Amino acid sequence: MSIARKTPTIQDVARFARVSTATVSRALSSPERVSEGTRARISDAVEATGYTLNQAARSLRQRTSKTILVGLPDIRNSFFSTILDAIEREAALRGYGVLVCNRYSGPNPARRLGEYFLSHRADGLLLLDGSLDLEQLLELTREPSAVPLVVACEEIPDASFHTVKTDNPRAAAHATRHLIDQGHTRIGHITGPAGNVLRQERLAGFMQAMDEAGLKVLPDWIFPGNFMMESGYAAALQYLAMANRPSAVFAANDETAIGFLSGLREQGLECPRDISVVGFDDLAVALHYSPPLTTVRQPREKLGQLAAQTLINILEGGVEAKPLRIVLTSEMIIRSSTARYFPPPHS
Amino acid sequence: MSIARKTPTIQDVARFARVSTATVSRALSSPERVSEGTRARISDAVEATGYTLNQAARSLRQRTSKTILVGLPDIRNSFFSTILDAIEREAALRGYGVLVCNRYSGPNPARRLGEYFLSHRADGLLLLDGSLDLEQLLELTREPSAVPLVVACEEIPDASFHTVKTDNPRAAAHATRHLIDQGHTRIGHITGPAGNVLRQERLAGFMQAMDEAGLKVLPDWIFPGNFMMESGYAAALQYLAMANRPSAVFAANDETAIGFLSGLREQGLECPRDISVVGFDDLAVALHYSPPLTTVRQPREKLGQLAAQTLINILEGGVEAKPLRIVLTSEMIIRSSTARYFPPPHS
DNA sequence: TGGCCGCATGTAATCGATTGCATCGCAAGT
DNA sequence: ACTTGCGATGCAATCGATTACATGCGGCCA
Repeated sequence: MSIARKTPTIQDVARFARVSTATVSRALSSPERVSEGTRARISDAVEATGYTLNQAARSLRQRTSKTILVGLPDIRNSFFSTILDAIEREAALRGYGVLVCNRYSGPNPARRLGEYFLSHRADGLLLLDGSLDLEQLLELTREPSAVPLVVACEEIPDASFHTVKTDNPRAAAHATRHLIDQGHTRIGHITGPAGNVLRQERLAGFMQAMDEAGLKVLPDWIFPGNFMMESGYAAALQYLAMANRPSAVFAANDETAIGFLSGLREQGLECPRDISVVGFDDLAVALHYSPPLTTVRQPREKLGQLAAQTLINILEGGVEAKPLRIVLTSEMIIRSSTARYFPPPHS
Repeated sequence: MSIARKTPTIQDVARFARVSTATVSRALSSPERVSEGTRARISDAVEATGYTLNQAARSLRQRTSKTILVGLPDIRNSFFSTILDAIEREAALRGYGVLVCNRYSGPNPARRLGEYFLSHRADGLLLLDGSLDLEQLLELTREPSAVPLVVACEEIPDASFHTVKTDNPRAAAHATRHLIDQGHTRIGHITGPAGNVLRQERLAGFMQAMDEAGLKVLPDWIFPGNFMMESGYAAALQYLAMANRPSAVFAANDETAIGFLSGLREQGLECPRDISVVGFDDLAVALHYSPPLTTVRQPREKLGQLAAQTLINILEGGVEAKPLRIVLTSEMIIRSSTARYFPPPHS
């Protein structure tokens, strides 16, 4: 029955309020430029017609889409999705939409991201990891796309991007020292994926702490991982096959730690009786795992919120003179997956 | 140094190829309408100028944004984020962008979603849960927003929406029967959040299976949950305080199951020795939990992919005559959190 | 009284792509 | 040879909002 009306335009509002579209536009975007009387008439007209802005038209004219693009390596990982949650909330608050681009793979990932800007679909990019290489990132920020960019989670050394991150090397060192303090001397590490900045930072923190304590790290004790449970599980198999096993392992994130523990348990090893394990991230499941995981809590919500704020500030306030570097501090959460080391009775 | 060139427009391409913009537009969107020679010249010109379409301009003219909106209740939950992952992949393949709207709360959530359409930012809506009530949903599909809608995960009975979902009642009944088959007779259930369709369906399946087996369900044995770990943990406390405890529990999802098990373990109860637990979803962690969780695997990737395909087909092919109902079947995954029931030696 | 200023508002160009209609040229049909 | 038809292309309107510039009006000052 209902006639399929088109959505009302600014013309309809103007006609209803008996003013020009220019005045309507002004009344909506800078009310102080319009006299009180007309302002009221226009606001009535908006009400009456049920007007909403056509964002496409505005975008075309203003070259602004009120949308940010979030690039993530893997949205299924709850570490990232929690950050995305915070970003979305903050963006919505400031009137921005959030486009997601997950696992930008293919021949030229930066190109895929860049196209969002060339086609004017997004105003700025929030990148949640550094799996793009520096070259590609730089290309993004150059003409013609010239993407306003904030990199979260990771920092690219010497590069001129705004970054919001946590202090990974320090936190990794802290986690490692926690194991050392408990008497462990043979400590291994399951790394993040190759080519990832986080991998470097956490590994570096680990190595530094070991070094400072005067402890050796055998090459065997560095297990390759990729932040996913399966890789932790694979590390467990490797671990079990070793002759001279570490008595503790610092995993680059909670998921890896969980996979690792699960692999060990299958073969009858128990944590923390037989081995101590520290994770990283403090996912929700860390608290509820068996054993509850000792881990490093990253302020993920804060991180996402700050990253979004930073990006939107840049978009609205123009270009910052020099790249901002915001570093949040993580917090060590000690639970039951780590315990004091007691040397086995020697034969 | 570099001059801040504007991004090239279709005018630039036209000038370069010495044709009109109309021809360029046609060459790009329906090449067969343009002669081979000019087509080649234009494609060279595109190459040379580095042209990319201005999506805002196209949106304005065509009243189409090539963007879909995904509404989710909680993106942090890896159940949803996995589906979103699949959606995003499928959408990208078909040239669509994905806007996310997480936890649409506030006074009028449907309004917030609807505004994306009124402002022409999205062409269609993919709703990943049914926490909106029917009234609000109906309002969305009416003029003036008239949103093409596909509801995933949940089905609203008697309503005329396209839906893609899994067979929850059946899967829930299946999970329950698995416990019954193992000799359990006193079986409890931790529900989903109030007002959620999934809660109803899984509860219904559970009740039906119990009923068919001639088993009673005490009111105490239905624990209120909300799909989050904390609620499972809370259920554990409730469970522990009970006199006549069930010997098995079917949790409405894996997260709840995990929280529940973690609460029990704190008090020294062990699974599956003291209790059998079945989850739902088969999250990655289910396999790596201790004990590995018996659960119901929902084809999440498939679900996301189908939902996205369905929506995009509708967007591109016009309106379907009658609402599509796609029901995927889930699969029971039996691991170690369930075991044969042995009655305790009676005193 | 005349000139000037500034506020409120209108007029019309503009953003970039699409598309209905017009035009042109060439080939085929009678 | 003249018309008809069709394929290829151009012209110009259009989508809806913004905004530079123009206009008109009232008040203020000299």
